[in-house]
Amino acid sequence: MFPKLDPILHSELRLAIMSILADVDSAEFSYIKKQTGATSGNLSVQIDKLSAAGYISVEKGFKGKMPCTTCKITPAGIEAFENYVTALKEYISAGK
Amino acid sequence: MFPKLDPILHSELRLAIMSILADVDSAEFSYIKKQTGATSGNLSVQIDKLSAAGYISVEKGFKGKMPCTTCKITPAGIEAFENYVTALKEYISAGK
DNA sequence: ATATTTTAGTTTATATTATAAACTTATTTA
DNA sequence: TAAATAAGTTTATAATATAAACTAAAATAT
Repeated sequence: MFPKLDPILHSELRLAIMSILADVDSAEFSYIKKQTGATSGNLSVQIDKLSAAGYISVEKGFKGKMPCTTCKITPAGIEAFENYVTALKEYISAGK
Repeated sequence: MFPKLDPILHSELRLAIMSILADVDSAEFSYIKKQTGATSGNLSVQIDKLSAAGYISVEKGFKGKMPCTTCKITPAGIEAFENYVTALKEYISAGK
């Protein structure tokens, strides 16, 4: 039987965000925006969802005088990401 | 940059259907239903979408006297599935 | 000095999607 | 022959993703 895929992670943009955050200590909103090519609005919404799920922590501060939002993956986020990858492999390991 | 994920395949149930069909010559509606645990309605809709995309072919016949729908992955479906898996790996290879 | 553009986002509206519930039609079985 | 099961389809609803519109402040140009 196919395992359930975490709906928070089974989303193109949220998965991209998590993928970025899994590789760095932390990343700024504008960096993630550039890397993913997402619009600000979409990114803002999806960051909120990941944050609400406890998968990332979000800190709103300033960089000089400009506002600057910094995101960081949490231990729960790392675990969820790993579980998602494991589950997904059940689906995509077919055909070979 | 993250590659675009084929929206037809980036769906839990449709991906499960494709995963099953990638491994067998063909499969009946009821077999897919049992393997995926999906409801008939949902399965019917998603099979239609995969069929409309040209990723599977659907044959409606009879098994004895009962109607029997048989699904088969197409070459285009195999290719799309492979491309999806390749694209997805860009996302999930992070964190290690 | 003030008008314009850019940065850094948030909120809201829309369009799409997934999903299940309700329905159809025929077939076994009691 | 009445009830239950099989094999789906259609339709309605709820959730989702996405972009458009908006806010507010800072940097830059006039």
